[in-house]
Amino acid sequence: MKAQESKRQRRKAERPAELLEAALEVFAEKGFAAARMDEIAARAGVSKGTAYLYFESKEDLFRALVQDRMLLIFTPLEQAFETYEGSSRELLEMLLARFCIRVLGTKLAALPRLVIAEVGHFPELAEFYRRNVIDRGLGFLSRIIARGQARGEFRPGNPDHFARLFVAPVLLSAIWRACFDRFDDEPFDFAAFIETHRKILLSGLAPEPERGKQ
Amino acid sequence: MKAQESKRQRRKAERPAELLEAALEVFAEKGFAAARMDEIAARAGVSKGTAYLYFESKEDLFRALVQDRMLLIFTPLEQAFETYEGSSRELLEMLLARFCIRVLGTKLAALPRLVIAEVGHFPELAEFYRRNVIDRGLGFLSRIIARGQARGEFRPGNPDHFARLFVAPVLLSAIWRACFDRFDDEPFDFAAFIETHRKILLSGLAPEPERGKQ
Amino acid sequence: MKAQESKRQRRKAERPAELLEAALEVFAEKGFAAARMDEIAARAGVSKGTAYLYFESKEDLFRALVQDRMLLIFTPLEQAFETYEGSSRELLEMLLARFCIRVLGTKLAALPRLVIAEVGHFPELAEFYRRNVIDRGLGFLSRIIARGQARGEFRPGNPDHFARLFVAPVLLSAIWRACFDRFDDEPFDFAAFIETHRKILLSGLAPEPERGKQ
Amino acid sequence: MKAQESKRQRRKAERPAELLEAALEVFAEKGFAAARMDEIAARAGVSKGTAYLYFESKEDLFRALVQDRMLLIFTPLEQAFETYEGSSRELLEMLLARFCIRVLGTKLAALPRLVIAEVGHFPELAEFYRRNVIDRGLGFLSRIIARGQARGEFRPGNPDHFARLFVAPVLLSAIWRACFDRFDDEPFDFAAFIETHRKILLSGLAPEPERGKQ
DNA sequence: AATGAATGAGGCTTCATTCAT
DNA sequence: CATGAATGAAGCCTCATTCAT
Repeated sequence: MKAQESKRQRRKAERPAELLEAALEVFAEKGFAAARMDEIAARAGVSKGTAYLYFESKEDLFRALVQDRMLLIFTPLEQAFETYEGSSRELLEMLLARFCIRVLGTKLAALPRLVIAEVGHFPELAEFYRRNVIDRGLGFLSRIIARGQARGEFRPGNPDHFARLFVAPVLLSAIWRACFDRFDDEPFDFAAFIETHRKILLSGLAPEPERGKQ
Repeated sequence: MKAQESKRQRRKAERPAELLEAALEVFAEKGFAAARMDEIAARAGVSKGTAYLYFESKEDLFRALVQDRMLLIFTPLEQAFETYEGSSRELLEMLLARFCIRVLGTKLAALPRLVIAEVGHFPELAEFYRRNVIDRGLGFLSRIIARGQARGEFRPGNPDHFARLFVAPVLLSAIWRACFDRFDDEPFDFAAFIETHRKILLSGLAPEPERGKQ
Repeated sequence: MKAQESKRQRRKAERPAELLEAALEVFAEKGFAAARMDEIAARAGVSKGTAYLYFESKEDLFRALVQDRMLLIFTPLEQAFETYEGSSRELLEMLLARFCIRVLGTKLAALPRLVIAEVGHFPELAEFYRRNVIDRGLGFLSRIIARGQARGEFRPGNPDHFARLFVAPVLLSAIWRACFDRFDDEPFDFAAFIETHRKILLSGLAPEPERGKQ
Repeated sequence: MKAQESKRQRRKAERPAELLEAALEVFAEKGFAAARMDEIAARAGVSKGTAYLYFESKEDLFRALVQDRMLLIFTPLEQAFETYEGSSRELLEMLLARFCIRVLGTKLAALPRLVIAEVGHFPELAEFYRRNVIDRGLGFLSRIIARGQARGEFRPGNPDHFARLFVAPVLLSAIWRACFDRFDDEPFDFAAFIETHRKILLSGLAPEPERGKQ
């Protein structure tokens, strides 16, 4: 009987994560409004009613999903590079590599599109995303770039703009994966594209005397 | 009697455009599923039933909107530069300027987000967009870049990748405008950002001996 | 100008009949609820608005149609045989022949089905039909049969029942034509069927000593 | 717990039949187009949404109703007389009696009118009815009549025509009940009418030497 | 804790009817 | 007289949410 109970307990503990996982799938495929609770519950292997035991509403489920996954991405990134002491250029290169692995290669690539799509429907969520993800991420990158400028690694200019230039091709890739990859026989080669991005951007960011060394 | 008739006729002739304009507004604010025909019709100054005199369904209205606006953007661009004979670098600079004026400064900036948001619900629309907008646009840019490479203006590399790097910050800007600008007191300065983009990208694209002249 | 006016007048005078004709067609094909005023008007060669100049509503049009056509059938029949003096058997035979020509061979064959279909929707119309068409027709037939019984031409029995037996196969034929004929390559041979009906019924109605002489 | 579950299960098992019963009532009263799902559901004691758990659409409900009821009528009839060995005349008499009890006396009498009324709106349904009900029924009767002719019980003639003559007064009765009975204080005496029909038809069908023995 | 049958508000769409021209 | 653009009430259907079991 204990075994059964603990099995139940384990099930109970896993339910929210299983539902979030299923929700990510379905939201990614259908968008918020078109996603049906029936299908999310079914993919999580439970009945519709059960989903409501863990999340108050479809909106609640959506919010929980976004917050959960976004923290999942940022926290380790920030922590890992908090104490970094090498060159800023290499820091950016490592971040780019990380991004490709942690986001573009997974279902998470669907999240930006999802948030973008539902801004109108979830202003509070958009604000949360703006504050906790974008501002946080761009701020993080800006500090790295400012550090590089101070060290003479990068040309002068608005660090926030540079940060956005750094992010833009990654965003484009995520959107491409989520939206348009399906129409090609072989998927777009993100790694090669991001590698090109790395070369061009770092070349463009280099201070005048050092340009051309990529 | 002619004046009377023509007044009616004029209304009739203007209805579709008025409805498309209203649809762009509402779709941009709410997304497809959450947009209500009632509201679209109301903003166009007509009743719900009238909208159905001009468009068979909400889907039809959506399709017409995307097609109409996309043709509006691309056709003049392609025609204007068909016979261009100056430097490729200047061509890209002019395109960038055009983009900012014709897209970022208008409600059209909402369209990319709109399409991105509704891919799941309208696979056919996504494919239409992929073929007629993205492939067309990227192909256009790729040809310009290849031309520049042949003339020794740009460094070697995959023109399609370069084209995407060219577009990415513009896309990010459009999304920013549509999604996150609302949370700031003063709007993001797209012109300055795109100007930074221009400098960095063209610097990064330059062949080795010429780098550093932006 | 007179010519034009009189032409107009002629048009005006013909409009109601043209609309009734079109209405018969469309109602016959679609039933009442599914018939659209648009289509009726179009088949009459006028616009929807014009139809409302002549009939207050779709219901009104329907009522006018039924009354008009029913009177068209019965009045000449009753008048023609008011002064008849021959045998009752021959009278029935002539009626049968008339029915086939005036009803089964024309679009009028659709009317019974039409009325039957819309009883629930138009109780008053059903009552009108009951009193003015059915009771009138069955009464007419009953009087003929009673006359025949008095003359020793027919066996005794409830004349109303005999009248209904007389009508039933005609009704069945009209319904068949309106509903099921479309599924056969060659149409059902009503003439032969009604001829069989004539033989069997008159044989069955004959008084005992005379049976078997058909 | 079993008792509880079985109670629910029993409800669920009974729902379709309850809905079909309610649908028969409402369709019979209003016709297809004018019947509202709200009312059908209400008469079945459930909400509109619940009806859609069991039937995909109003059309589906209508189809299910017709199929269900028609099978209910025909199957036992055919089976009961599969192994019959008595006289064909008695067989027809028994069929007539059955018809009156199983159809004319019940709500089923509304079905023929229903189908007739909706042919235009449901061509596929009409074809289904034509093949599975009419052809089946007339074929059944034709075989009986041909058997009687082979045994010398009936006069020669097209068995299909005879079958239709057999059915016509029954159809008339069903239509009468569904449409016009409501306007009389006391209902039409179907039993007497069908009894008259029996006498007259069998008398008319008899071969010459035997006529007059009804 | 889990289920899934039931609900009913909400939105798209149709079409009889009106009325300005 | 005639038109046809415009209306808006009405009805089918969906699906998030509830609750008895």
